[in-house]
Amino acid sequence: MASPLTAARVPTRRHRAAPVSATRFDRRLAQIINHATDVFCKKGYEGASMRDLSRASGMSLAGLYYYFESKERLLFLIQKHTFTTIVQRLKSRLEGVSDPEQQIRIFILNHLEYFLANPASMKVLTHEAEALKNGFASEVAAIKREYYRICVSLLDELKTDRALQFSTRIAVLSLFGMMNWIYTWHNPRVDADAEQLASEMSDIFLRGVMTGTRTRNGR
Amino acid sequence: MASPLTAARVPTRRHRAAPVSATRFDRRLAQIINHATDVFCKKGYEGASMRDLSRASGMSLAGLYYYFESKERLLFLIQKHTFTTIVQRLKSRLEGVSDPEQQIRIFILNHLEYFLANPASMKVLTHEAEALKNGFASEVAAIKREYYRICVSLLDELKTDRALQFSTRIAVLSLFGMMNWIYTWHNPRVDADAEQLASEMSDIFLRGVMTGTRTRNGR
DNA sequence: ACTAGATTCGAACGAACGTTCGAATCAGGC
DNA sequence: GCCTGATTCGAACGTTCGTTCGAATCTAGT
Repeated sequence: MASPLTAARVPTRRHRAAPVSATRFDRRLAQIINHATDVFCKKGYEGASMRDLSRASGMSLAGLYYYFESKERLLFLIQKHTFTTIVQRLKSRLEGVSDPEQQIRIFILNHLEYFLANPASMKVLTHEAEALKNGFASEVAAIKREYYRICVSLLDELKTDRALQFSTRIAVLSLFGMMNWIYTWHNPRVDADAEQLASEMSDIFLRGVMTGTRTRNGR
Repeated sequence: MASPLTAARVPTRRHRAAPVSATRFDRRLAQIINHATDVFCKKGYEGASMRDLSRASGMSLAGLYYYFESKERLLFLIQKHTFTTIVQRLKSRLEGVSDPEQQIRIFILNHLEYFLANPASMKVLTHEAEALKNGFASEVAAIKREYYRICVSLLDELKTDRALQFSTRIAVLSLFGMMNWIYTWHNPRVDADAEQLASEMSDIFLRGVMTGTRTRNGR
């Protein structure tokens, strides 16, 4: 639970990982995960073969299985690490901010900054959301639910604070749609950077949600 | 080009389709396409096997190849038919409406109505957008570009009409994100119908895009 | 009832899939 | 320099993949 990369494999039942080699193991696994993320991004989870991953990471097909026990678990490691990181960063950024509008702007900025800094990871996270099964799926779903609920609570705060009227569920899911859809169109050579994009999307979303139905206490 | 389902196969080079059997052929192909859409929706394009499609449509594996020459072409037929239909309906609905705000509301309503009436088709269209290659891909991309440009022109009209200031590109793509993301969360037993959803999303989007920077001619 | 083309199918093709196994190689503490 | 466990690999496993082929079966016009 501490480091999302450990526990990838309890390096076989016979021998436990010496503390020195555990570092080495984790560093190598992280490299493999990075290469695998690119491949999953390019070809999709189902479309990417273990042989593709082998080629991309420069390790033999059999060698990969020393680091993770199945292709599905590799995808799980990618998604869990990505999602955990983005939630972590969000929480630390939200600390000390109390204005709900500012909090939502931070939420959007955090999401888009991470998205554009790690486009492959985020595409694999959003586009392959249904690829995992059973235990793997539910563990990622739990993180997603936490992330979703943070956004809901920020919006609910805004709603009561400014006496607004809108469906929180639809607003939150519309916002996620705006942000996550980015992976289908963003071109770093053409489009603005995260800060600019976050500002424009925040404007559209916040105006959209705050205008019109204000009844008291408006700014 | 007339009917998107014809030309699925020029029923072999040896014999041309008699006009009577052409109808039969098309009807059967349409059934297969419907079943295949459900399977692609549930398991993804890469994850669905021809044997899955055979089972779902009640036709033998070999029998399917009488109706289309490859799995990829089948996906192409689904995407082309879906996209063509939605563009067609949009155009007919836009006729005679000249107010840009009303036009955008119609655009959103048309999109969401078709989305919720044909969720499997629309999920296959949006989620498998990168699955096709070369010729297949570019033909669908052409329809997508037309659809995109219609939305751009509506927004540009609104922008000059009301002297607004925003990035059309980001606004359009944010709108598509809001709308297309629906396939990841909409639950017909919980969520509102298309009309209600379209109304709420239109409110968020239009307020978001119209508020604040209005300099003259405001309503 | 016969026929010719439209439609369907069982069986098989070679290729690619995810995964496993045992042996070879490596690295670090003695 | 040796030994032990950590790491890597070639080769192969059985399964499933998309597609093909020729024969069988339907269907409709005569």
